[in-house]
Amino acid sequence: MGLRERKKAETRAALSWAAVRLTVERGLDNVKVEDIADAVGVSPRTFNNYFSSKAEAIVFRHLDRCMGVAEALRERSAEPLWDAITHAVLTRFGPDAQSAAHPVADAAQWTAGVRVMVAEPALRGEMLRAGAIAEAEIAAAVAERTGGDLDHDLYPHLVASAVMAAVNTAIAHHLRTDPPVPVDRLLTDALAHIAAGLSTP
Amino acid sequence: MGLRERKKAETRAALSWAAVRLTVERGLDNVKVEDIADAVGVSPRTFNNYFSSKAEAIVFRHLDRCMGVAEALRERSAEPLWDAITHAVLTRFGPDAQSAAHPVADAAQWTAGVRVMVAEPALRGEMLRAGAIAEAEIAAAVAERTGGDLDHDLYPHLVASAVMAAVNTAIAHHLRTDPPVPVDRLLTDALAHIAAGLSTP
DNA sequence: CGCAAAGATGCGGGGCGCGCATGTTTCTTG
DNA sequence: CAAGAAACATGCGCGCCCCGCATCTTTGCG
Repeated sequence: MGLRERKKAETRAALSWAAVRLTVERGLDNVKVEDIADAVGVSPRTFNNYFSSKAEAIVFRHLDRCMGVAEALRERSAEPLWDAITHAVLTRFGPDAQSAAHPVADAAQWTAGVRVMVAEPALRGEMLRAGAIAEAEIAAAVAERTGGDLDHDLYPHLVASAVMAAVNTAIAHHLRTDPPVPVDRLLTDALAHIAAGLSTP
Repeated sequence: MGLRERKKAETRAALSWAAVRLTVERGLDNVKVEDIADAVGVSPRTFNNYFSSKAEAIVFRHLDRCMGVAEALRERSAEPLWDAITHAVLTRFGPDAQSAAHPVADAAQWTAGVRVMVAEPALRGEMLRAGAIAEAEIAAAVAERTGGDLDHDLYPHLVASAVMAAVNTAIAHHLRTDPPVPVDRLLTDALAHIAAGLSTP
């Protein structure tokens, strides 16, 4: 990767992070595109060269992690399918992967802000869309394993969307509970239920 | 329901239908809010009294059907859970439920337009959000049956999101295939797989 | 009938997303 | 290494969208 692409990736990540931070701190509609651009030191016009909307910028990190699941899945072609899926999800959504990058001062206040943020209607839609985009990749990765055909078989798509459903549900439950239930346990449980069948509670 | 509420529901339905029809015919960004309002005979400002965005208007019918699944589920408390779920989904997303209301002249051209419409990024997010809203209702309906607790149990939420995942996947596959596979068969298959477990393709 | 509540409309403003033209930095090639 | 090509950053301006507010009209009720 040349200098060009690296700088671009850095700017994109910086914009996304600034968008998230400001939104968590002030709330979505108290953050203007201009604010995000200023925080990174770029022109407002440039912001829209990287992201086609505020929501897309905020959700970028989530999209990245979802795509990472597909990537991790391809790297684990030796294990049985659902072991690989569980492991892939945990590496990207596990507790350590979350706060690795940017530490925050007041953890409680941060979580409260995150709760407000993910409740925002516009962002919910965008988050789900990010999951749907990654779903296509995951379905492709599953099809590679099982030898299925993406155009004719339902199974790969069904697995992908069920996995994302489990992830979304686990995260939602994690954010809903207070004190929070460990997210890795929720993810493992949810995926196990999906794999084994939901007919038996 | 008084005259007032009926008229309001009619206007809302008319706005939503006009939004869908125009979008299918011309494409999303060739339809202005003014066009939709004009088609119904209402002021543009009034449009935004009913829907807070163009996307929300277009997706309204989808939201309605998704909520209907929860409703149908509550009415079938006698059957086993997954029989009731399958039946509830089929009554709302089955082939007859689709074209019942507004007949269309050129079916092929219509389907082509629908394919373009559902590919629209902004609408995909809004559609998924509608499913997520209904998910809460479905989870509540499931919890009523199984005696689960929405705040502490993962199971009702997991069932709800897995059901919506199955529905979305089935519809997506229905729109992807040409000639189209019957949607009721896809729905039944997808739900059966979810209920029985995905570990065994 | 007459009044209170709810809805419809007009107006205006703050943003937002993007096309276009222009200047600037990075990559490639002779 | 110089110079052109390609990619990127920025400024400007437009059209549209969504909403708050004030006003007018319709509906429901006693």
